[in-house]
Amino acid sequence: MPTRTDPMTRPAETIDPATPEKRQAAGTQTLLRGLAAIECVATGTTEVKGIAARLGTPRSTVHRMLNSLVAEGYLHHVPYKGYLLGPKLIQLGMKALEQRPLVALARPHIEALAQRTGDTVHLGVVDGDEVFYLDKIPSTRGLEMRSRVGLRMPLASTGIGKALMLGMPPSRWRELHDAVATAPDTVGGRPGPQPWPKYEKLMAGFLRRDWVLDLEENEIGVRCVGAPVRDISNQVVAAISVASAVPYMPDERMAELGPVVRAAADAISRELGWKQDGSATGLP
Amino acid sequence: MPTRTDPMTRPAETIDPATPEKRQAAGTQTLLRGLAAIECVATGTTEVKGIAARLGTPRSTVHRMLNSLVAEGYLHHVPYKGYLLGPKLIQLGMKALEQRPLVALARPHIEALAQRTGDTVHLGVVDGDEVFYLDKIPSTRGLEMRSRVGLRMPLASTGIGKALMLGMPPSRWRELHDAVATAPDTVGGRPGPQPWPKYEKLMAGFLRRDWVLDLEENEIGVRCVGAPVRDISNQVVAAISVASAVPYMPDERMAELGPVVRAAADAISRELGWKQDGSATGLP
DNA sequence: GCAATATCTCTCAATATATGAGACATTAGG
DNA sequence: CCTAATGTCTCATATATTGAGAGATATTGC
Repeated sequence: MPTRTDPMTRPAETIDPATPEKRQAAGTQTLLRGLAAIECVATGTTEVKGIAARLGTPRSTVHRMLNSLVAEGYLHHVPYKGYLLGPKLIQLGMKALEQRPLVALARPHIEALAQRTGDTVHLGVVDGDEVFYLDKIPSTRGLEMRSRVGLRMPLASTGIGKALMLGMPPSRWRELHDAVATAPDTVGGRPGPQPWPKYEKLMAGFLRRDWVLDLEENEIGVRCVGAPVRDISNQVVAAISVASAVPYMPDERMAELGPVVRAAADAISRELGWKQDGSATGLP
Repeated sequence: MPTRTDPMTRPAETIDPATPEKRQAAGTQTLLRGLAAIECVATGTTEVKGIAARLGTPRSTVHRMLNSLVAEGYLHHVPYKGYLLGPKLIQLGMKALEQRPLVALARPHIEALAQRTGDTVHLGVVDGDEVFYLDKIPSTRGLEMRSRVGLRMPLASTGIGKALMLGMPPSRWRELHDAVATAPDTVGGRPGPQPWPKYEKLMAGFLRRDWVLDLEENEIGVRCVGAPVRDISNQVVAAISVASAVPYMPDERMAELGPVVRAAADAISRELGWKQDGSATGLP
C-alpha cells in the first residue's frame, strides 16, 4: 500500500468517505499486486526478497507472480541476479505513444522545429500537477538534456509547464507556483521560480503573447521557450518547448524564438481542428 | 482462441513436451488475464465488448479488471468511447530501456554515427527468431523510416538482423533464411532475401569483413549497412545499422560506410569490455 | 577446491478471492 | 424522445490463489 505514488486517476476523483473499511480495493487484488511487482522492479527493487518485503506478501506468492510476468515478457529474469523490466513493456510503451494521436500529429512539426533551431524540443501534457513528457527531439548540438519521454516535472518551473498553465485559470497558478516554491526537494540544485508577485506578472505577460520563457528555473544552465497547443474547443491540451544551454539562449534569441515556437504550436493546434480565431465552438 | 495474433512471447524458448496436460498455466490466472486485456487494447480491441469476446470472459469480470488497470494508469479510459494504453506504460517502457545498460552505453556512439552519416541509425538485439529494435536515431534528411523502437523484424532480411546472425553458427543461417523466404506474408511488398546458395555466399563474405549489407530485402527503396556488437566474452549481443533510401546509398558509399559502422560497433563493444583481439576470455 | 548460503522449484490443504449472472443507471446517437 | 449500448453495482458460489515448507540447484565465501 505504499505504492500509491501518482494520483492521476481522474475518473474517481471523489473518494468515498462512506466506505472507509472497504476501501481496500475495487476488485482484482491479484492483478494489482502483479502490477505493484512490476513497479517494484521499475523503482529498483530487483530481488525477490525485496519485492516480497515491499509488497508484504510471502516469497512463494511473489515468485509465482514474477514467473508469470517473465513468461509474458513484462519482466526479464537473470537467474540468481535479479529482475529487470522486460521487452514487452518497451513495446507497449511505444504503442502507447502511438495511440495518442497527439504524438503522431505533432511529430513532424516538432521535428521541423528541432531542425530549424538545432535545440532540444519537447512535447508534453498535463498530468495531475505535473507535466508529462510525451516526446523529445534531442539537440543536434551534442548537449544532452536530462529530460526524457515518460518523465514528470513540476508545472510551474518548466517552460512546457508554464505554457500548459496558460490554459488554466490564474487562481491555479498560485497553487502550482507555491507547490514548487515550497517544495522541500531542491535536489539537483533547482533554483526554483521567481517569488509570487513577480511570477504572476510574468505569467500575465506570457498570457498576452501566448508563449512563455523559462530562465534556468528548472535546471541551472538551461533556458527554454514554450507555447501551448489547443484543440478544436480552444482548450490547451499540450505544449511544446525549445530548450538549450544558456550560451545558446541569449535574451534576444529567446525573443525571436517566441513567435517561432508559437507558430509551431499553432500548426499542431490546427491539426487538432483548432481555428485561428479565439471563438470556441464545441460542435463539429 | 483465435486471438493469438502476435507470438511475441519468446522468453520460454524451450517448450516442455513432458508436461502436456499441465500446460494450462503456471499460476496466476487473474494476473495473466489482466495482462491479456492490456494486450487487447494494444492490438486495437478498445471496447469492453470486444475485449470480453477475445478473452472469453464475461463483461462483468473484464470491466472490473479494466477499472483496476485504469486506476493504476496502465490504461486510459474515454467513457463511452473506448480504452487506450495509459501513461504508466510509457513510463515503464522508457524505464525498461534505461535499465538495459546496452542502450545507455550505445547511445552516444549511435548518435555520433547518425550525425556523421546523416542517416537513420538503429540498435537491436536478437529476440527469438527476430530482431528487436532497442533504439533509433532518425535521419536528418527528413525521410522517415518505418521502423520503431520496440518493433520486431525478421533476422534474415534486415541489416541489423544479418549482423546479429554473424554471431550464430552457419547452420542456423539456413533456418532463418528459409523462414523468411517461405514466409507467406509478403505484406508491405517485401522483396525478401536472395535464394539460399547466393545468400550463404554473401553471408560468408560478410563474416570475413564483420559488417553486412542489406539491399532492399526488408523494404523496397531502403538499403542499409550493419555491424555486430560483442561483449567481454566475444559473443554477439547486439548490432547497429545505418539505413537510408537507395538514392543516398550507392554501392560505393556502402563500401565506405562498412568500416565506419564497424568502428562504431566496436566502440560500443569496447564499452562492454570487449577486447580488440579475437580471443574469448570468459574470466574477468 | 569445498562448504555455507541464498535462490529457485514444487506440493498441497484451506480459504480468501475472483467470478459471473443479472438488474439498474447513465450516456450516445438517431 | 426513444433505443441501444455502455457503465455500475450486488451477491451467492466455487474456483483459483494463497502461503508454509521441504527439496533441488546455483552462487559466494573461504
